[in-house]
Parts: sequence; structure tokens; C-alpha cells
Amino acid sequence: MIRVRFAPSPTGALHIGGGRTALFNWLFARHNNGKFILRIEDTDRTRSTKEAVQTILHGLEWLGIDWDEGPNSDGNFGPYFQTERMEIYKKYADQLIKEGKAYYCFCTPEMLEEKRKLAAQKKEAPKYDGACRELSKNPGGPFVIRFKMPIGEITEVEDLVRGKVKFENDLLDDFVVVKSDGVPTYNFAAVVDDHLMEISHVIRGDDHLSNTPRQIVLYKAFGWKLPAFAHIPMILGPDKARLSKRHGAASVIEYRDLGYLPEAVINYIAKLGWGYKDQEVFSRQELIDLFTLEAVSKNAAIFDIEKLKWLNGNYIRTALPERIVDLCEPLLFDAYGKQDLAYISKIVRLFLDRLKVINEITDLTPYYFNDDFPFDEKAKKYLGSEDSSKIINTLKDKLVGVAPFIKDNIEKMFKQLAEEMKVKLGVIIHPCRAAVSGRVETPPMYDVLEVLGKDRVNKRLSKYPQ
RNA sequence: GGCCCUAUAGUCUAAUGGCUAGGACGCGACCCUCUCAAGGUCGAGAUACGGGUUCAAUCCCCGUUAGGGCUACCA
Repeated sequence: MIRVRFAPSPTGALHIGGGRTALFNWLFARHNNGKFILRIEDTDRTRSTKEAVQTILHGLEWLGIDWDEGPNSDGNFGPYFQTERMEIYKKYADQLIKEGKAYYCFCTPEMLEEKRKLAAQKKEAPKYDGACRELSKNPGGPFVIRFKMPIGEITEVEDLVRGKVKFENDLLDDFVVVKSDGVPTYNFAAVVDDHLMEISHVIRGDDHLSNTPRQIVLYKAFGWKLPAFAHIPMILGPDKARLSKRHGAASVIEYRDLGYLPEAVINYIAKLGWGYKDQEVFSRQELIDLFTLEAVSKNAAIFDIEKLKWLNGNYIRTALPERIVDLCEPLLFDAYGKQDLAYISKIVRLFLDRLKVINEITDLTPYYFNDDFPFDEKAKKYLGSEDSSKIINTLKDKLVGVAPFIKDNIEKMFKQLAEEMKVKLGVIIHPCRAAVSGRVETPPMYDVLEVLGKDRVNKRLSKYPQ
């Protein structure tokens, strides 16, 4: 049975990188008819919050990544919050102590900090010196539990993405497995949980590759079977530094709020570090069908917002128009007040080919809602001259006679007028566009006029000198 | 500092020990056209550097450089 897990620590919203780790795990599980488990690693009690748990859950839900076991959907391997598993960790820590594979360490953080500084000065590896390793007497006071790293051995990580990676145990510390407050550290809790939850494949970020030997050594100490490991490359910002808030929106939910569709975000992050032939656009089912760890790339990828935008525009164009209308509606209400829904629907449909991001809709549409919309400098150039005033006046007179006021009839009228005036269509349309929208860029003029309606159009054209 | 990972255009990637190194975003031009989009056609643009192995290296090996990660009583 394939069992994988996504194990975020709830210290903030679901990050793009976390979202992709979740996605790869989820795709791997779904592809193999396995289970996808969500485990909350909240052992950092100072930084973990309940709110963060909720935002992570919402982020996953928005992406459509559902979990078979985890918060709100219990399986047989819970609890799925690490803070609710404290007795379990204690039991296994005690076992290590009893077997002489771990020991109590009474060094204070201050002492350790001092030693680290000294080592740095002497340009030596800042590594725990094993002071408490063979303590005969208990000096009392607070203590941590350290793992007794087997020295003189090589620990090999067999990674599904990177191949074989070797580490010398001697370079690894006697790392802490239980903190002085009795809470296990990440490396210890993850191993205990992954074993107990029968995780078959550990798929996680590259940043954990260097931690893997520490975990393997624990598996060995317990005599447990190793899971398969797959370390996927990191996502970086444009400056090649680890993607973070500094680079703009870094959390999944922010992309929702910015006007991206979840399927676009899924498609984009799936392609970041994974690919299938020359294909760019994948449905969710295609991703499940085609995803394999073998096709995961080894190199870190830079998050490219432009490509995400392109994909998003793509999905907007292929989505059901009603859905896009629904997404635009609250934004337009917010910007321009409550509006007639049928009117909104007509407007949004004019912009389906023009939106890359849903939220752009408000900036594109002020002239549909206000008569004192802003005027571009370029648009002004089409107005004010004697010629343009004449054109607009003539146009206004002709428009009165167009009935019903629909684009086919409007088009006929424009073409007739152009012929009568012996000018090209553009000569009439450009000033008209400027007058009714204040812009030089709009959807096709006949559509715009129809949607605006005869009254509004007439009113706007009337503003110009007789 | 030590250890580990990575290296194909600005970005994401494909490819084989042997064709003009393929695709996508972005960029430019053109077509379409009432403008902007969308769509279509075309174009510029890459194997980090230096050594090997080989008849032949983007691919295999070594080194350098660059970037990233770990080196916490964070995860």
C-alpha cells in the first residue's frame, strides 16, 4: 500500500513551495491508488498557531487537494497533530535511553552557544562536543535527550530523485531528539510518525536532504524499515533566493485573492519541477495519470509569475463563462456598487479574452458604471477637433434611429455612415470609442455600444460641442 | 568554515555518447482587424568555465565558479 504524507508546520499560510510538495504527494498517492495523509507538525509551540492550521487547510481545499487521513478526517493512524502524540514520542525516547542509544544532556543553551562561537573563531565545525555522552552522574537541572550518533559509519540515502547520496556520520552531531520541555524535535517526531503511520514514500523539499541521514540513523536504531525518499527541488524567487514574502505573493491563498484560478495554480506548480513531453496544459486527471517521481527534475526552479498569468488567462478562456462572471461579480460590486446582474454578465463576457487575472476586470471597466469615467491622454486626442465633433454629432443623430439597439444594426449604421462620409470605418470608430469609454483600447465597438445601451451612448456623445 | 545538492536561452523544460540542441512563457516582426485582446505565421535567444575519457561529449569522470540547502532545545 502506497502511503504518503504532507506534514506542514502551522507557522503561517500554505506557501507555494508547500503547496507543490502537497501536490506531488497527492498526485503520487492518487496515481498509485494510495493514501494521502495530512499531518500537522506543531511541535514548535512558540510559532505554531490554530489560525495557521486553518489557513493551510483552506489553501489545500482551494487547490482541490483532499486528504484521506488527517484533521477532520480520521484514519486508523491518528492523532494527526503531533502535539497530541506526546506520550508516543516519550515512549520511544525512553526506549532509546534504555538501550543506550541516546543520553541526557545537561548543557545549557548558553554553554552551547559559547562553544559554537569558539569553534567558529577557530574555524572548526560548530558541532556538539559530546560533553554529556558518557556522564556518570546526573548533575541535575533541565536536560535534553541527544541521540548517540554511531561514529565511523557512512549513512547512505537512496533518493528516488537524486540517486545515492552518502554522508559520514562523524560529521553529524549527537543531535537533540527531545527538547528540555519534553517536546520532540522535527527529526525525531517525523521518524516516529512516519514509521507508525506506515508511510511508504517520503516526498518532501530538497532542504530536507541533509536531514535525511539523521533520520535514517534513527530508523536503524529502532530497527525499523526505511521508507523510500524523494527530495524534490526547491522553488526560488527571481533573485534565486528561496521563495518568500519578499518576492511578493508567496502563499497559495494570496493567488486566489489576486484573481488566479486554482486549476491554473495547480497546473503551474505541477510543471515547476515536473513535466511530460511538450505538454503545457494539464487537467487534474491528466496530472494524476501522468505523474511519476522519475520525471521530477533535480534542479531548483524560479517562480515565474508571467507564465502563471499566461496559464491563468488560458483557463479563464476555457472556463464556463458563467463561472468567470460569478468571480467578477463581487469585485465589480465592490468597485462600482451593486449592479444589475444581467448587465454585469454581458460586460464580463466582453472581457473573457482580455483577462489574464480575474481582478483585472475592475480596471478595465469603469466606463460601464460611471458617466464620469477617467480619460486617457491618447483618447483625448481623438476628441475636441472640428472633425471629430462633426463625426460625433452625425453619429449621435444616426444612433437614435438604430432599433433594436443591437450590434448587427449598429454595425450596419456605422458602415453606411462611413460610406456616406467617404471615410474609413476607423475614422468614425476611434472618436466614438474615445467618447464613450475614455480609452483607446476596448472590446469591439459594436459590442461595447450594445452593452452600454442607447441612452448611455447618446448621453456620452451629447457631451461634445454641436 | 565543514558537509550535501544543482548547473541547457531572461524563465520553466526536452533530447541523444553522433542530424540545423526540441517545446512553452516572455520579447520582436508580420497576418487577422475599428482599437486592445484572442488566434495564426515567422524571428532573436542556451548546453557556466577548464581539464580529461572517446573517432565523437550537453550527456561519462575530475576540478573551478556560481546558486541553493543542512550544520538549532525551527520544521
